[in-house]
Amino acid sequence: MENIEIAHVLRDVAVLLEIRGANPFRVRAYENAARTIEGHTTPLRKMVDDGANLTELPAVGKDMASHIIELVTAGRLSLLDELAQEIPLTLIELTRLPGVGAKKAKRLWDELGVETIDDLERAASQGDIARLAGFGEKSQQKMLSAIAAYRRRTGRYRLADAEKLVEPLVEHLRGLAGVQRIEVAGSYRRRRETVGDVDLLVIAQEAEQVMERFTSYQGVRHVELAGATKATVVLTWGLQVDLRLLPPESYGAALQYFTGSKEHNVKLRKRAGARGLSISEYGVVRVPEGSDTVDAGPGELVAGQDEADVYAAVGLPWIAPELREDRGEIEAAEGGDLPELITIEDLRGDLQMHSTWSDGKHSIEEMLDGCLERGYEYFAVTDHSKALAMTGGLDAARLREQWEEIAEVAARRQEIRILRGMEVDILADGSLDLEDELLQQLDVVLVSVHSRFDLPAARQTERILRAVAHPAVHVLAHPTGRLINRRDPMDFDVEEVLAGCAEHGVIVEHNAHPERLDLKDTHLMRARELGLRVSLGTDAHRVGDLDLMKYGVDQARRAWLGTEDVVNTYSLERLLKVLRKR
DNA sequence: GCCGTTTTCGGCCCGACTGTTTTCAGTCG
Repeated sequence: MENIEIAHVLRDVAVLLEIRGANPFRVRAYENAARTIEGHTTPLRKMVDDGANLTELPAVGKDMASHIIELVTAGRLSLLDELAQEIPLTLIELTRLPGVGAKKAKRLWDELGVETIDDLERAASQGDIARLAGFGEKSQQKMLSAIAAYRRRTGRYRLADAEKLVEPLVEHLRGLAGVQRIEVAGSYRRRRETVGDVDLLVIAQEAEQVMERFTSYQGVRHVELAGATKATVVLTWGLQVDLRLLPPESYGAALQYFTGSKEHNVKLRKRAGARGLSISEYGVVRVPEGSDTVDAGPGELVAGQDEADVYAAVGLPWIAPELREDRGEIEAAEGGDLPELITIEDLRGDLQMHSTWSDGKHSIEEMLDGCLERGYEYFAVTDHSKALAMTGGLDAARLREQWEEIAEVAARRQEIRILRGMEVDILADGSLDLEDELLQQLDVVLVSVHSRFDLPAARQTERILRAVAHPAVHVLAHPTGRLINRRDPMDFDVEEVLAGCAEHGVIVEHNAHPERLDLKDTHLMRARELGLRVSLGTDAHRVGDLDLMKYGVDQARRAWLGTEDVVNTYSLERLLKVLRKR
């Protein structure tokens, strides 16, 4: 069982305890433990195997430790089973609807017998919800639209979540002698923000052994099919993984084929057709003279072993998987205009992170050490402003105190430059949650929306436009406010806001946190077209989160961004010049 | 349920918004 699964179980327990009316701090203890575990890089199953002391992990005490051990060794948690005796597990899903928490879920169940989202939809359509004391017509309508939104996004997994399940599986297979190559294709390889199912491609000597090792993997919930060259298994949460064994001579063609996207491949095949060639997952074949169908049997094999050869066969350079969406990449490849994409090594700093001054878990100096380890030349401390009370957001007085600490740390640690920043809340009317006098003294001012996500589109647009027009603002952070698979983006005119940023020279953030990835790739592409600069920020709340940068880089690559587009690839000197220009 | 230390229990992120009320509970960030 992987860390992310353990965390998931503990979160389920938290919800059930809350429904049961448990002490709220007990509930939070489970949530806190889940957060720790999810962000922990060493697999807990390894720690358990090694007999490590789990209570040394933050938020993990005696009880959590024994829960973890039980989950790792038995694959289940008796506490969860007990709770499930009392409360239908499906209520957990109910609480994922915005506006429905534990209390309401319990009442809906107690008073209307609602156990599932389907039940709730039925009750709401019949008007049963509005009749309940404390509920009304509006609540009922909100629930219906929440259900509709929820339905729109099920079935896909956030890339980072899928990765946490798939990477250990790939490692498991790699451990087998005779496995020569193994690669994940599909949208996973294209680094899409979410993936449906996962395609594994393998070259190996002993087919049977590979299949056996795959289907008997500890994370497999059940085996869908297991043939000689193809097997399908289902992991936790229904994530489906297909494995294909391939002969070396067609590995490149298969990699190309299964990486997709479908649209990209269609265009590529059309191009092949025009050249008397045919591309399939087995290779590129010259169509025999006089043959009128494209798949008219065996022709001369022109390419197949390497992916680059497949592209070369149709007169193109290799195209990075992140670009393969038929968004102009084939045309660009033809004209020699493929962008030089940003890589993780290009980054020289991180422009959004939090410290213990607000809701971060590590001190400024600890974050500094983390940034040094990642080879950065600079980083911005961007704690929250006071409007975000729950995070301990800073008011003017505390911000000044923070500056003293920054100055003190900076004086001692001159190997890296600390930028004095803040993530300032955009208030409902578009004004900023910090006095101008202080804004002007910051090296980098991020602004972002954390409240009133539901304003009518026109007002929301106006609100954000007003904020980016403020002369002290440098960066519009996580512009749409979406949380992937959890909260839809705010309703506003993205195009107008991007235009506003362009007008005022405001940088747009691409928030690298895998739950946000905000702006999303297509909006990021648009930003680039408009000549906007982009800042990649992890929004780290602990040192380990600094590694989330790779997800930001993935999406930046999908948006065709290169180093010129991304300000935190610039030298410190150049970055400061850009920031001062505002 | 965890943490810290004050070795035995008290504190644990808090304020605003919403829809329903008519003074507030629930939810959210």
